[in-house]
Amino acid sequence: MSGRSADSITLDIERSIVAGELEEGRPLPAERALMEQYGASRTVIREAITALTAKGFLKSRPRYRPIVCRPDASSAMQAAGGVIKHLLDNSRGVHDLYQVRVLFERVLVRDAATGAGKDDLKRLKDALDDNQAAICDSERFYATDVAFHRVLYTISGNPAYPAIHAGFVEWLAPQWSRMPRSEQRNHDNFLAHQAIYEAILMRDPDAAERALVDHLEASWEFVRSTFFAGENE
Amino acid sequence: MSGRSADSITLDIERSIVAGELEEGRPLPAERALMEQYGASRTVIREAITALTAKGFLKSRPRYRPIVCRPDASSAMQAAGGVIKHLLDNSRGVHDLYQVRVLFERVLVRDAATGAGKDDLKRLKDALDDNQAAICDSERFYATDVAFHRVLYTISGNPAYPAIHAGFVEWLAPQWSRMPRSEQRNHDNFLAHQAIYEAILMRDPDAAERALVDHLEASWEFVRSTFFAGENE
DNA sequence: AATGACGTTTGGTACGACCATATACTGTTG
DNA sequence: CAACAGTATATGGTCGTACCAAACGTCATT
Repeated sequence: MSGRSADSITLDIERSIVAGELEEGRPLPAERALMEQYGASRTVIREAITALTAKGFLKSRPRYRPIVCRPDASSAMQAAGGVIKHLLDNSRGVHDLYQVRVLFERVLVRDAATGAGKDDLKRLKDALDDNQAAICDSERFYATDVAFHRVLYTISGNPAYPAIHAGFVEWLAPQWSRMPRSEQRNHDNFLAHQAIYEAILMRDPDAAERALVDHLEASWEFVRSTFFAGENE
Repeated sequence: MSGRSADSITLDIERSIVAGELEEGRPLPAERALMEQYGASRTVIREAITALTAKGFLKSRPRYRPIVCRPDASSAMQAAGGVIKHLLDNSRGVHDLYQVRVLFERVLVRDAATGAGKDDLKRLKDALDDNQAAICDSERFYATDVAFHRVLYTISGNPAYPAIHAGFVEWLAPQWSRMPRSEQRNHDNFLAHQAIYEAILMRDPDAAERALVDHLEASWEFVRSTFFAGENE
């Protein structure tokens, strides 16, 4: 009824991918094969492939066969990312997104404080130690900083959380990863991480949340004054 | 350099849309016009349009000109939704997503308890009253239920929050909106909402969070036993 | 067995054609 | 003059063919 046969093909290939008929990581059949399989012209097949690529069900390099991608939380974040990155061209958009991150981590540290297991605490401590060891190397410090926060996203075991973390990191990277760094600032950040860790260790969710919020708000203020100094808030 | 001229056209149109050169809500220029503008064949133009549609920058009904859509938090959620709905075919996926929602609302009620203004409280009270008034009408009750929770997402003023709420509602609807309802259950849910509201009114974040978690976990348990009774958790 | 030349497959692009429908235009009619 | 019906045109959807260049597979040579 609604005129686009490409849509139904898109849907069917999508279904095949989720159903596992098209194996993840394998290349899609050749366009000319698909056009025989679906009895459609190459135009339509290519249109379906384009749509699936944009939707994140295929990864296609220019001259190669598209690779089948099983959808997971990570690809969902990536699909959203195509739009989200356009919302981040001003401080307002960046701050809105950053607030979401802060919101998220506030619960994560609270839950860590109340429910983290011994192994979780150890992973957190390890990440903290790595962070401390990298204070004098700003590039490595950024990586260990991200890694420390990532541990918080892994404690619950919900596979969506690490994917969400990856999204935050990627989307906020234009500002955070390119921020001027100094050993002094690294050290301050390490102390903030330590305060969070210790509050978690003391099983004090309120203190942990407070330490986290202080840390993230200071970080935002630094980014704001660095990149968005002129904009009206 | 990498072989696809459709990609650069996609990017350029995307840029035109965010830059406002293509007005939101207006139809895209005709394909044959674009092919002259970009000096490309219709094949390429159509491929770009397909990609932009899948990315959420255009809304195209079958026989009409595509409508330009400025990206916002809502379209970002929608882009993610195309993938997310495939993750919700088992209780595991639904629960993972539901957990994210719970996480989100836990902070929202805490913040409401500590920082909600008089007008926020009034909107919350109005929603609660609507909810109570609809106890005997299960269909309306579901709507007022959703509306009550939505108020929580509007208090901070962050435009991303209502969009996220809309995403949760849409993605979880297959289970929640089709749950068997009764006046008894509606009443129980209303009492839960009332408890949340009162804790917020008393400026007690811990109580508000507890009331919310109790409410949402009971709701999940009911959904789980209704739709996923056989699955192993 | 490693290597390099060669033909084949395949994705990227273009052109032209046809259909069906939405839209704009036009002439008729009340 | 306005409402309407009929017609012409614009436009999206689909198809087929053709060509190019890069990737791939094959096979003979070393």
